[in-house]
Amino acid sequence: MPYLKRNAPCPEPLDCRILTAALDLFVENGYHNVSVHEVQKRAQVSIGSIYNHFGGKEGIAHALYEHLLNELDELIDGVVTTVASPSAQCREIIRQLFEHTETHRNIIAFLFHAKHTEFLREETLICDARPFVRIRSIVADAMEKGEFKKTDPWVATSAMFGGAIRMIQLRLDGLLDKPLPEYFEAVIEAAWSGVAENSDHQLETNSGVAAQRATG
Amino acid sequence: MPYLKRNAPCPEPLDCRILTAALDLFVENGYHNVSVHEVQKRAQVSIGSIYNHFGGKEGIAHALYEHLLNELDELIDGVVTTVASPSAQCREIIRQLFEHTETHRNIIAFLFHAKHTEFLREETLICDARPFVRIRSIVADAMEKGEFKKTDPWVATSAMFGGAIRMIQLRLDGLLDKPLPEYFEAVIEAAWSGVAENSDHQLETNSGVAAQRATG
DNA sequence: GTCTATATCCAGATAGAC
DNA sequence: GTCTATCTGGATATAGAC
Repeated sequence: MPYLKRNAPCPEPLDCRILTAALDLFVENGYHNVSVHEVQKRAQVSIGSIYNHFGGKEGIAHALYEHLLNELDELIDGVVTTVASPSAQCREIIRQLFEHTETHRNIIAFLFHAKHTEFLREETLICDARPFVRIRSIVADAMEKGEFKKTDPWVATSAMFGGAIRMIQLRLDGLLDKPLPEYFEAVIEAAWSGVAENSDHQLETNSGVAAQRATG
Repeated sequence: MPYLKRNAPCPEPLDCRILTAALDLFVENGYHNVSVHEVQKRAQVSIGSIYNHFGGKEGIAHALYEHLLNELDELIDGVVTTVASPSAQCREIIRQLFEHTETHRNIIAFLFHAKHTEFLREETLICDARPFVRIRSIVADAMEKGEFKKTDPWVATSAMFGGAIRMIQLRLDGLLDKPLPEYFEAVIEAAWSGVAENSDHQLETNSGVAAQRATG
């Protein structure tokens, strides 16, 4: 299964087949337009197995959602531990999201493009999920440290990430011809101007970023 | 029916009841979680009438989509004719969207929050719909006139509107306590810094805006 | 044009053999 | 644990009276 990272191999190959098939179908057709039978067919698994493993269609969606949120959380972990300054962390998170949009399209589409509340009613809103809370705290950190100018945290986070998320959606919708990384510098520059403490101060490309880019 | 503007009264009161009921239900529960019977019940209309008028559930969604896109287009018309400079037009569009998010919540939610391709398969992608194309052309205009710095049009549009759209979504999801207009100036300031030609140049509040605000 | 009652279909879920 | 065959509910859509 093409998860965000490869360091956590799928525990059960059968679960894995089911989840990958479901992810692809959900993204292609939308959750409600996919039947359990289609998942079963594409995953080459019997319908009984699906109910044994996940308890039904919603169970699949739930497992998928949990899993991918975890992966996203680990991505942020990686950035936070390898990059020092909060503002550079923001930059690196966007860079990796852009990259993943090209390499693991459906994962990003499922996380950023789907309306999860329409099929996971009691699930916490994705904006309240852990990765997104952490991103907000990184932005708050950047404001405290004087890297971002002090303003409403919601406004700052939206200013820093709103443009990038918009670009991701446009790319997923097929409106951008070039791969996202080619827009990266321009997107960062615009976002940065909106949040930086003094507009002359350039966003430093943290050395940790360069190191990770070389090894990754 | 609480359309964006009141100057175009609903032609058929019965159609109107059906569409309003459908809009509310679609936004509250999601298109796929709403049955025709529920619409029928809330609109106080028989099922037969719904099929006579709209030909079914998808017909309702289609009519709704067309209608609300038109209203949005008229909103942009209003801005373009009353506000002179493209950059001030951007500002005013965002201001009005923020306002409408408070006063006509479900309309904005349906337009900005729903995944229309999941139930209107052959409909053009919303980013390709007329209002959004026009917004991009306004941004392009601003770049030509030297109000915005020249960069990729997609990046510029995302930078200008991405943060605002993000804020709208956060508000719709109930994460912002205060009404959107209270965040307006901060949102505009951040977006503006990202796209403006020279960062010192302040976005002028066009006189046309003030006039319209007084009369509207 | 509008309504009620009904038909048809298909999705999600289960039962029970293996 | 895995499979096939089956059940059931509820949705869309229609038929036909008024």
